[in-house]
Amino acid sequence: MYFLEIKQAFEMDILIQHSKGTSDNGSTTEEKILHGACELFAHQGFQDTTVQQICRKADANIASVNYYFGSKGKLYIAAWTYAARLAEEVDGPIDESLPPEEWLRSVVQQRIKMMFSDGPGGWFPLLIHNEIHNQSVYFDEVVKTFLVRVRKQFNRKVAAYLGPEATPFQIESAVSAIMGFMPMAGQMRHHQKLQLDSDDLAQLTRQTQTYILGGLKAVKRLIQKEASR
Amino acid sequence: MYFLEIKQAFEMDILIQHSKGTSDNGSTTEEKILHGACELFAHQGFQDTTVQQICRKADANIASVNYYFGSKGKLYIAAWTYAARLAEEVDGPIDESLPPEEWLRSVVQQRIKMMFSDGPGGWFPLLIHNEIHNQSVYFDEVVKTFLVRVRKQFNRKVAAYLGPEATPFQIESAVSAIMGFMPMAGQMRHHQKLQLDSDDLAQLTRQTQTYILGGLKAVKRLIQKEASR
DNA sequence: GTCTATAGGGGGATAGAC
DNA sequence: GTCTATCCCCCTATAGAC
Repeated sequence: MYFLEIKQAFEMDILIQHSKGTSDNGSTTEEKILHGACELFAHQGFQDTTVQQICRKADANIASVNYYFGSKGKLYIAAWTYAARLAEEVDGPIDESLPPEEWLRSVVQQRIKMMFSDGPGGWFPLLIHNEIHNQSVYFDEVVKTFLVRVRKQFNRKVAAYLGPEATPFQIESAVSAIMGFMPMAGQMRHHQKLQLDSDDLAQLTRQTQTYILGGLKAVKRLIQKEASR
Repeated sequence: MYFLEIKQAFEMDILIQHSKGTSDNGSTTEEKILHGACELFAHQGFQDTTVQQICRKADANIASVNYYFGSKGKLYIAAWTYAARLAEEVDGPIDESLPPEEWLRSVVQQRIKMMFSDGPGGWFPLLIHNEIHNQSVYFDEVVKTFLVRVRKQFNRKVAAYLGPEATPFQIESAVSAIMGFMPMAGQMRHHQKLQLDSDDLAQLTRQTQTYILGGLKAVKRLIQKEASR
């Protein structure tokens, strides 16, 4: 039963998070700063995070950010790289050769898992979420380095699914609609104080997968109908 | 043909925007400040908008914001009320008695129209967009005053569509997924520099409607299947 | 009502002692 | 490497002249 598989994956994830321990702050001051900064940037974004907060969390002096990283901005970029590595540790890359539907299912499950994991594995999607909706001066750099590749993957998979009749604009629109589920998950995580257990997450995942694939299928029918006129 | 109807609605809208003229800044200093502030808050959010910018745009002195509105925060609240009124002028409230599918179609069309209109009619959804993704200290107040009602409307319509088997959590998840199209539209508006004409907007609207209703239908089937086990 | 000048706070960054 | 003290900039808000 597919639902049970998803649920078990979430339960497994909880175990892994605990065994790794979220207190893996690193030992040196530099590591502690990077780790703490990453968490703060992920939850508050670049602007709302101050150097003071970072140093307080890392038990370091106010001047150490500039000593080790040169500036708050360079630390921010370093945090992105760090978060991307952590996210890959929790959940490796998804098999590119999967057919579009399966690939989308996997991506949805992985992202929801990341989003709702309280651990460092969830920081990367949170960074993305914050940067997209509250652009810093590093937006272009960050998009080019970390996001373009993912977006292109989405485009390829959706294009393959929709068929050759779909125009680039239609593909773009569809991808945007699909990726809308990520802020959605972020919203549910942030504002609804409800604590979701692995059952809820499995259901949320299943429903989101169903919604996305159902929507996409309808769009495909629409495109084909219009093309055959 | 439904597609043509949508397209004509967009063309009409462009005419209306032009006839009203976006230079309706008001005459008194107070009105000019309110109008300019509203536009800036809509495009940049509360934090990133400074009193200096507002006064520059309104051709007013730096001290006049506090003279007329007491503080930047009170001006922000006033701007929300103002934007809500402007949005209603462009597009009156949607008929509550419509069946869920038609209601959702109308909402999608209206929101996309608002989002992509460069005029004051689009400021309200932009304010929402910014406040949700970059909360100010006025978040709770603004949500209570302007947003709770809309969210509840969505909940009712979606609950009616999904049927009595749907749990509150399932309804919430579905509504969140649906409302994800709004940030999506915001993204397309902001980052893709492409200028969309009324044809593009009509197509975007149609595709988004199809996507949402297709997704919702699939979710309904899923819920009914699970309930009948 | 409108203006200038300034207070008061907070942020990032750096010099220089240890 | 770590710390304190300080600089400089930008923000909001207000006092007081006109």
